[in-house]
Amino acid sequence: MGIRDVAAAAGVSITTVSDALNGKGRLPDTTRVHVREVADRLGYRPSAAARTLRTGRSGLLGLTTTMRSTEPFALTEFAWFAELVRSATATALDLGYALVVLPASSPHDVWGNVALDGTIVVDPADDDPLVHELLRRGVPVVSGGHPGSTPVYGWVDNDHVAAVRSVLDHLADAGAERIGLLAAADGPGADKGVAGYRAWCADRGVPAITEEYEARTPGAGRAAAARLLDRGPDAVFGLHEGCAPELLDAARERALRVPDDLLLACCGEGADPSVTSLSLQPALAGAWAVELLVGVIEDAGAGPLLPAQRTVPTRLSVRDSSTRR
Amino acid sequence: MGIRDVAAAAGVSITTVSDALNGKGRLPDTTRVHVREVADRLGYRPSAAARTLRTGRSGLLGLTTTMRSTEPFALTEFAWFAELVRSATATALDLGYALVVLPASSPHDVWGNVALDGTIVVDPADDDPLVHELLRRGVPVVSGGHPGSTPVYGWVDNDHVAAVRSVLDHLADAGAERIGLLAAADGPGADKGVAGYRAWCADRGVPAITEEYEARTPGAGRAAAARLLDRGPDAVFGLHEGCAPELLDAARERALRVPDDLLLACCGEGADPSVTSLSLQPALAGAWAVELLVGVIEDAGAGPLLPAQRTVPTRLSVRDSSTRR
DNA sequence: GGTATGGGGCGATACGTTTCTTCGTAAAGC
DNA sequence: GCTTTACGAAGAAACGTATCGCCCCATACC
Repeated sequence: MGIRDVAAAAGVSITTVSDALNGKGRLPDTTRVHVREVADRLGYRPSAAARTLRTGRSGLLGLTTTMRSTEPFALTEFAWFAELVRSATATALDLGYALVVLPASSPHDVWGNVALDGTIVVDPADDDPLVHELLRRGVPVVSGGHPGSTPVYGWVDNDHVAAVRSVLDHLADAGAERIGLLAAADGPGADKGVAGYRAWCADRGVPAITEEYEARTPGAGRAAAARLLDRGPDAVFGLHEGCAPELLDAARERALRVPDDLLLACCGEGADPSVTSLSLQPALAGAWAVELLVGVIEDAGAGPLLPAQRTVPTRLSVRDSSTRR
Repeated sequence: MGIRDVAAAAGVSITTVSDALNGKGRLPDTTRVHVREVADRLGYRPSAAARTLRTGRSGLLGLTTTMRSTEPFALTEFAWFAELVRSATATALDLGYALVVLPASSPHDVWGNVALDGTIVVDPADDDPLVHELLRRGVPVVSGGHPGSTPVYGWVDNDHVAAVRSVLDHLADAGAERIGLLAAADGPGADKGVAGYRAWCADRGVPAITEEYEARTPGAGRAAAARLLDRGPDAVFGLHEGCAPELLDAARERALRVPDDLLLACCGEGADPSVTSLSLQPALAGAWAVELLVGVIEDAGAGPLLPAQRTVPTRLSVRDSSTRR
């Protein structure tokens, strides 16, 4: 039951059916109504594939994360990414698009089998080959996280340096004098965060106490947390999402009371309601990335081609773990 | 740069290019290699839209949840659903499909704009209109949760009754004699859970102590938890995901110590590591639903048309909250 | 009466594949 | 020498839609 059948049943031409259903052309309302009624009666639904082929628009957005690690969907485990995806999906639907989550690489050629109107690449590598391939195919790309030297149509990102400073300022205000930093070397925004920390320490003239680890290595976080606490800080900031348990455990093993002996702050959505946490607000990032992307798609050719950028604010939730009694 | 250009550049026909790239037809390897090389050099990528139009297969699976509540994506807030989606996405990709999450209804006609090879409907209503519409269009449907009288190709579901019994048995073993049940009236599987609870109580000859509430109403959970504890149970089981905080708060307000005065068990993934929790294993449900659906799609016409069913096991993690010291 | 004008509608083409059928040729069988 | 078989490749017809341009017929206008 294609458009042809509707045309036949309504006694008009294919053109007229198409125009009537899409609100185009010059047709009297009587014809429009008639055609719509016949189409409804037959239960006609236009073929998405044919429409996509003809118009070049699929109504689909891709969302991917290029893994620095080899294993696919490494980021999926993070609440940060999950929340970003959730928000991006909802926003895309609001704007009339559907969103499909794809791996940067796959044994099956999924990218080749899906027609995408645009793609969001989260945390792209520098000069990301996937991004280049997409741009070559004419697919607009917006990145989540600063794209480095990769040329994209726009991006959203946190101001990682300012975010780190806000946490450090808070800890200092609470009385901390030796603030340690626990960072995952390969986490998104880690380098910026560490740089911000060092700069802050330099500004204040205090020593930088950092321990880094490979987030992918099981147990590395625990070990690094232990090393960090052994260096005798009176406050610690965990830059990697969900590292609060590691730090709390390490503190407990050393009989350090939180917050009495050790102030604690951590990145993430604050799974533990007693730990001061810095949210990167992934929901905002996801929504804004979609908005940017859809803007690019629908302005195609018209708008300015300067990459649009939006800075996602962070939110510091102060809890018991960093509040001196 | 369509297939035509490749054919011209390689000095062969369109048919030959198609056959060479898709591994079909009878061609000598020399030709195959040559064509592939030329295609690579030109950076040719077949149009997904055209392929979909021609073959009728898009490589896309839909995933939706029909909301009993009016607001879209109500379930999205649940970790259960989020985990199911995550797992379904990964499994789909493993099998060469991409997955797109759609709302049951939307101001934009998203369903009409996406060509789906099949759809997973989570927690469908009885005689779900969306399911009927999909089946009418010839789109295979697999449901998450028992489909009731809706005719689908298959479904996955927990054995809610057995799951509830396992929790109740555990609480009874731990010494509980008056076990209360807190249930959200509109939660997935709630009716089955409550029925299982009543049956178990009847079997044992103990009174049923239940409180139900509307999960959508803010504060209703707190109130119901309070009512339940006021009825003096020595153990409670929260059927709704994430209701542990409500129960714990209510216990604290009444100076009931957990587990000394009150044993506590809850559904969910065990966000609180001290609370005994019953996981419905959404990751398994998502993966299996996709496997079932892909099986139906790829066996189209060949296999038996009896709906395939798989029961997802539950997992009870016993923690401090239900362990008598 | 001839010609602008404009509303109403249709024919035909293009989008880029996949695939069914056909065709020629060369080797093999009798 | 004539028919069968197999191989290598190509022609052309779909798939179902959107849309450009054209045609026809009234009515109105000079």
